[in-house]
Amino acid sequence: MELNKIYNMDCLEGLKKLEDNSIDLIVTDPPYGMDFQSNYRKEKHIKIENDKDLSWLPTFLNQCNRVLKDNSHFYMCSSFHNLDYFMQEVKKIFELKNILVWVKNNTSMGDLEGDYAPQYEFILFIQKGRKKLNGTRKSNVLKYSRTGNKYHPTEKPLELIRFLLRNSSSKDDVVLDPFMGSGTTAVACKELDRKFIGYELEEEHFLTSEKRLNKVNKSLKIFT
Amino acid sequence: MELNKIYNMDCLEGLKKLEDNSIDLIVTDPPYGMDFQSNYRKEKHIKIENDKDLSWLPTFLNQCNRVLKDNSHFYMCSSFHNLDYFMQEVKKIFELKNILVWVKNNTSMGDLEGDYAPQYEFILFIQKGRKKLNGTRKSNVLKYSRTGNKYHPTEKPLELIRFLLRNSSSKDDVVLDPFMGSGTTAVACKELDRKFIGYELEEEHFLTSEKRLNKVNKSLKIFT
DNA sequence: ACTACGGTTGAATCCTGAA
DNA sequence: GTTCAGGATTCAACCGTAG
Repeated sequence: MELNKIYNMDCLEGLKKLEDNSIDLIVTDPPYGMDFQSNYRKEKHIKIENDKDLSWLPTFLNQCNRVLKDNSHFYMCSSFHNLDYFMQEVKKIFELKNILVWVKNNTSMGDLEGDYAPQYEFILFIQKGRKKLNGTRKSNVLKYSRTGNKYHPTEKPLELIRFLLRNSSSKDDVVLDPFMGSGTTAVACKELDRKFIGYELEEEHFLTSEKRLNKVNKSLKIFT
Repeated sequence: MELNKIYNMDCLEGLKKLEDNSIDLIVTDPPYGMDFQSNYRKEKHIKIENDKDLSWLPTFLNQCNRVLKDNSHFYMCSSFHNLDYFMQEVKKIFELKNILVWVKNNTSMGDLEGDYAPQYEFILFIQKGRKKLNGTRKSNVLKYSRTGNKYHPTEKPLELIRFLLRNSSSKDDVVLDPFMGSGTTAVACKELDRKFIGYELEEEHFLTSEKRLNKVNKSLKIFT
């Protein structure tokens, strides 16, 4: 498949078409299996279909393992709700090296009287073989504001994705994001001169990602 | 069993002697199942026996459920290493309401080149029935510095334990800590006028906890 | 029993208009 | 153009009630 392109298709189909040991790094933000749709922005975004279903996960992880090169990293976001299942399936195939905590600037809604307010998300830091991190040692607690434009209901900050790319890849490396969403990973790759490939099933988000990528073309790529 | 006392015994033995529905809140820091001992700690503290063994967990949780009153909270610390197992066993019996992240002021050791530096620990926030938290809404990210005095290798800050006690218990409530360690939970209870009961198998830690409790006697209990 | 829907905290950040 | 104050907005939910 062609590099530096996002395909409007299911990632399980797309993964099949990639060659063994062809990917340097995976960074992805899959559906968390929560059946989520926030009430106040109901009109803004389409609902994620079948989000409660996590049956895709084992097949997905096996494909990720196949396409990843030896001695590489793999970042996968998760909330705490199904973290136990995510961890167990990952541990069957990979080494679960760490769980990073992305601390947001503000809290979410939820149970207002009987629970603590959600202010973080997890990022599973997964290793195939053995690879060192670039640069100096960093904490596993990452603070990034949920700032900027809202292309996608669960969009991650560009700065956070750039941080992960810098730590675990080099110039011209091939980065895969099977759940591309609004294309944040692709944009960050373009900014940092990484090659990328990715899939997004929803046409609305797929079209958004193409628009965002075109904007990077025109910019100065100040982050290289 | 007598209240406001720590017993030098195995907690599985101790739990059996407690009556059904007699405890208002459980706050505890069990062995994480990592079989870890740093060189620094090796000189100062005894090794915890059978730390890799987590077979005690299901029985432990069943006993906790039995002794807890309806509509009560239960906090249990965990690292990420066996978090999946902790979560799954908890979910079989209780509602796993949230996972709190205790962010420390500094990072720990570990893999210096191939991993992010550990800077947090998890606290499973568990509910039996339905109970509201005291006071206004708080984040699930808790920032507390590690304590100055080191009575125990995995000692939690007094301030952190007081925070949990204030949120989930009231004056004269009975608080259980089955893994009392150096007695931090007992000390916090005494300061905040909660009743406590707890167990600690290691005689060295048990004796430390008695000394710490006597010191609180003499102090002014400024935190009530 | 189930489903659908309305209502809601508090704090960081963003926006807007005035000084 | 710049700063600042104050109002508006936003947030990978979950409870309770109505139907």
